[in-house]
Amino acid sequence: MSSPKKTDSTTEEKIIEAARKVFTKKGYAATRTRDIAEEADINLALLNYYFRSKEKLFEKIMLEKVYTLFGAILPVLNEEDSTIEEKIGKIVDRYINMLINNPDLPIFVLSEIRQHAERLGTALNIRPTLLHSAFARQLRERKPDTNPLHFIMNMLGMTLFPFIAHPVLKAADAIDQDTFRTMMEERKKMIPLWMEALMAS
Amino acid sequence: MSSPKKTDSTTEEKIIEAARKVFTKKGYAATRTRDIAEEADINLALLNYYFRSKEKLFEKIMLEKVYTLFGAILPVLNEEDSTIEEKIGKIVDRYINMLINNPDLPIFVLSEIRQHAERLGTALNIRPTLLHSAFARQLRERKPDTNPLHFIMNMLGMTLFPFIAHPVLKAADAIDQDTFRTMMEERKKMIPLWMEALMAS
DNA sequence: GTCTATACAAAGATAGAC
DNA sequence: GTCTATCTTTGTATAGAC
Repeated sequence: MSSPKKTDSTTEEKIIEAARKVFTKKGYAATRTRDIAEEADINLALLNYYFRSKEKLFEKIMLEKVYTLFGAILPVLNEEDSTIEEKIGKIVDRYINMLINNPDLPIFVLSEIRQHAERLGTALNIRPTLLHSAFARQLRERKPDTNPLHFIMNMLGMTLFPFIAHPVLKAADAIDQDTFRTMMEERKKMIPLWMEALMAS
Repeated sequence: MSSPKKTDSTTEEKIIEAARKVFTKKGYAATRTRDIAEEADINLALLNYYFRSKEKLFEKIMLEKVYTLFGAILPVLNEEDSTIEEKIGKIVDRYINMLINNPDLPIFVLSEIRQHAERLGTALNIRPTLLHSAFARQLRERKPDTNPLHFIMNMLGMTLFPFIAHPVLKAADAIDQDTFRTMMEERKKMIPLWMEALMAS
């Protein structure tokens, strides 16, 4: 903002970008700060100059990723002026688009959060949204005898699980990149229809 | 079999049992051999005496876990003499029962398999089963225009995803143990019904 | 088979020059 | 801000006594 010296990719940003890549791919424990330094093409000492420690750098990335993962759904669940169908469409579409570009995200967040649960703590308070969101209310109005959490689990399971299972399928040579991509494009259209079938049942 | 010296929990078995626990909880990279030795209540040197290295021990556990995870589904998919509905019922029931006792299993296998894909390689050949199993054939007969893989993803997503998401919900204090357990018991009954709704749609 | 002591390597972090 | 060199800790693995 003030100094003309700042360019698009400052050293700090280069490190963060490298950390994003390495941490999400290998996880916290398997990542060496030397990996990050090499990926960022900077000296290892600089990493500790800008961020105090591996831990601090990780927290920055992790928080960002958690917000990315939940940011795709929480605001939509709270929308007051859209229908159930519109919310489902938005969530599925956003998630699949985002995950095609960040396929490691769910498995990274969901597996790292166990180990570092304390540090993130109540950074995100999900509970009120899950049970008292506009989406939950609308579902209860439509089907009073149904638990909204089941419905949300079904929607997220159908949407996220393929990305979580993908590495296994790939390792077993059971699916190639193009087929997977095509399949996820199909699911963008199908999941909303399937969710309607579930609501109608 | 031969020697009366062998008891139920030999040193070797104590190490394996400890390794199961620590590896599945913390993952390969975050696990220290000292953790395992301590958990097994044995001397650290013994770990290297029985198994040559951390790596070798891990491979043993990992292979076992992979078989456990896939063993709950692959044989059922290949059954020739049961209906689609019976297969769904069996798979959902087996998985949920097993995962209530091994909640860390899916996230462990699915996240570790990326890092160690090569070593497992084609240990399991999933592809033929996914696409040419009795289950896939039956599905195609029932709904010729449907891709069986979508259907399987939906079933597994609904069944496994809650266990994968659980640590996050717990960390965010969004669900307690009893509620989760009750919810999964409900899903044992509901998922088969939901899958029928999807087939009918 | 089991232990103690220790070697050896890897990885995080810092000191100090420029 | 950036580098080289180095300290320190941690963690895997082994040697050798019992």
